[in-house]
Amino acid sequence: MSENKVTIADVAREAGVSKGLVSFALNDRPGVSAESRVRILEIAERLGWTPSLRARSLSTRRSFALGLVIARDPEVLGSDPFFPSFIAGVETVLAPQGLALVLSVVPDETTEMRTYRALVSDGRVDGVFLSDLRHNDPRIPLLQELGLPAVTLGRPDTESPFPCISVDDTPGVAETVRYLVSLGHRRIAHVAGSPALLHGSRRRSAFDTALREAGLPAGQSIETDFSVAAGADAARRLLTQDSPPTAIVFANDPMAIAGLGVAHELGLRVPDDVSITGFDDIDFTRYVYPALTTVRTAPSDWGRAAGRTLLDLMEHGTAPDVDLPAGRLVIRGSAGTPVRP
Amino acid sequence: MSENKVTIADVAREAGVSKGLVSFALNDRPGVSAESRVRILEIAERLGWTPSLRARSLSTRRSFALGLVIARDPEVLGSDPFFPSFIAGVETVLAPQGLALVLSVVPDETTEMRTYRALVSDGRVDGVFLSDLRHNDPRIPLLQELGLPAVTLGRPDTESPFPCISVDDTPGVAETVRYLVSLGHRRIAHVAGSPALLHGSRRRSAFDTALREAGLPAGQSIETDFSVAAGADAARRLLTQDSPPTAIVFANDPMAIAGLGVAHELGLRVPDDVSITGFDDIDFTRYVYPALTTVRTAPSDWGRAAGRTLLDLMEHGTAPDVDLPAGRLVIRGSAGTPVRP
DNA sequence: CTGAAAGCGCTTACAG
DNA sequence: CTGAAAGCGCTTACAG
Repeated sequence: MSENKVTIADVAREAGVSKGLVSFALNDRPGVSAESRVRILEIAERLGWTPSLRARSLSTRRSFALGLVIARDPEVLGSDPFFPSFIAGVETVLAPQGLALVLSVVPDETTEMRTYRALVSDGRVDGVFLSDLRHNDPRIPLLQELGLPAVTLGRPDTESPFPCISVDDTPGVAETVRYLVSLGHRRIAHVAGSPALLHGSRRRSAFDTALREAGLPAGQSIETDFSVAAGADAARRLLTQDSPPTAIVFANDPMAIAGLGVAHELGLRVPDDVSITGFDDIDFTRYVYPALTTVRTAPSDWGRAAGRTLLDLMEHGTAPDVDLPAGRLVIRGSAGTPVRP
Repeated sequence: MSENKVTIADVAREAGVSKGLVSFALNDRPGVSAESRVRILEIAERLGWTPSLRARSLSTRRSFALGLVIARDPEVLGSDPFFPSFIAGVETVLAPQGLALVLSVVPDETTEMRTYRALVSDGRVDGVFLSDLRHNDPRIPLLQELGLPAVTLGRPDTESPFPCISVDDTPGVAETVRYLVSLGHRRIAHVAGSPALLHGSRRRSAFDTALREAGLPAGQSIETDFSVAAGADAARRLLTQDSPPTAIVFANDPMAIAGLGVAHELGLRVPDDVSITGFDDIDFTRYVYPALTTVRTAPSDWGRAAGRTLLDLMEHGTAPDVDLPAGRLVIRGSAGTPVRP
């Protein structure tokens, strides 16, 4: 129990001033003479005083913590390094401010909504990061109703009072498709992410648009839940057809890696028989065989930007949206010229 | 700001009793007549009263939150689904108790130690989960000095006042080696994890022991930091030797998957030319090619057990150690009979 | 069984 | 610029 034994009262007594004045001095507020301020700070330092977060929380009605609630299927969560990187990025901005991150991992949407309510009813957090945006996302009106500041990771498809950090996935998908077309591919399929998630459906429509712009007929798309298992299933379906695609654009890397496995299992050579591309450039991509051609994104940059924006919002009541640079295609060995176009 | 508008004082006024009595009733403490209790609870319910965590925190000196600080390299963190699963397991026991999880991801050990100090000096958490145990782990004496309750994930190699949740990795490694030997392998190598981490060095000595028990000469071991990149490097070194091993036992799955990639890249067939095994049975293992033979562990069980034990400890001041069942070998296609033993 | 009061450790008007 | 006091919303001895 080495928790703050020394309180503001001790400092006040030692300095011969009131607790109020000490508080003012410590919080750098005007109305304290320079010499008093210096003396008070000195005494606080000497006494080893550190503020009681609990007392400050009670009187200021703030919790000095930010929240993140993740409602992904554990399987999808585990195979995708987005959140670890994102969180590491967030922490770089929270830690210096003495703010903590409260994390919830919940199994379903009902629990998720309940969790947000509990978070504000308990006054656990001063703001939250909203990730994995969905169509007509019910969390946005909920948070608005709860009066909880938030920043959304991605641009919502509905009216939103919250600033957003977004990155356009379109250029990365378009670049991927153009690259495949330039290699000679004409039958290109897409293993899409969850259509309920904005980034899932946006990557998909980017794919459709890119094909059209290349003058190709619409390609096959298979919807998944972004999981490795679903990616493998989709790849199997696509590749065991009569006239299989010569290239598959996967909406994320874990599914693409599963696709690589399926191709090998079916005795297909990558990229000779089928080219495979991913999205995100997770660490695995460099070490599978052939190494995965994919689009690089930077989750920790999202984390940093989101953290800064949320702080901004809480401090000033408003904060500008942030557009992160679009991901670029990283060319490796998993895509190449089709042997039988 | 829909935070508790109604306070205990409102309930007391409405019930015509003192705040103290309300508090006693709400906390189910003796010394309140049955009828008073019922009436008070009813009124609280009707008024929509919910306790103020901040006020309770200040007066009880508890934070109603548990902490987890992770000091892994972001790369290793991202490719390993241990923490997502572990955290999901932890949450299943914290959430029903109204406890929150405070998560810190820190870049190095210095920051890590500072983070623990800040956590208790701020009174952020009532206890912590200590993961990735190291040799002579400095966090154990630190937490002891700070008086912070903790549970360790794994059995420390030093005196520890904290209960531990552990699982013996030895049977899994031994089973793996015996299996490989039964297939006819004689030159078996190990790509070990970080020697600084207990589970890294324990898996390694289990490997050494297993070889010895099989009557085989000591095998090659290469130490890594558990990262995918290091796993790939190690595999490359092992497989490009004059007399390469016919089987490689990797200390975790991400490295094994990288090893699979390296083997393919070198033109080696798996398992004909080289057998590969992993550890943990992450989701990817089923979907790479060939599917990975590995040892199944259950991080979410760790999470549940750790959560329960930490609650126990905080409530009773003491809690028994928990031994989780050892992981079993899961046989898939990545290990087989060596073509040239 | 119940009430009145002090206390947790800060912040914040309000006077002067 | 400074002090004295009230308040944040609970819990907890202490009396009765």
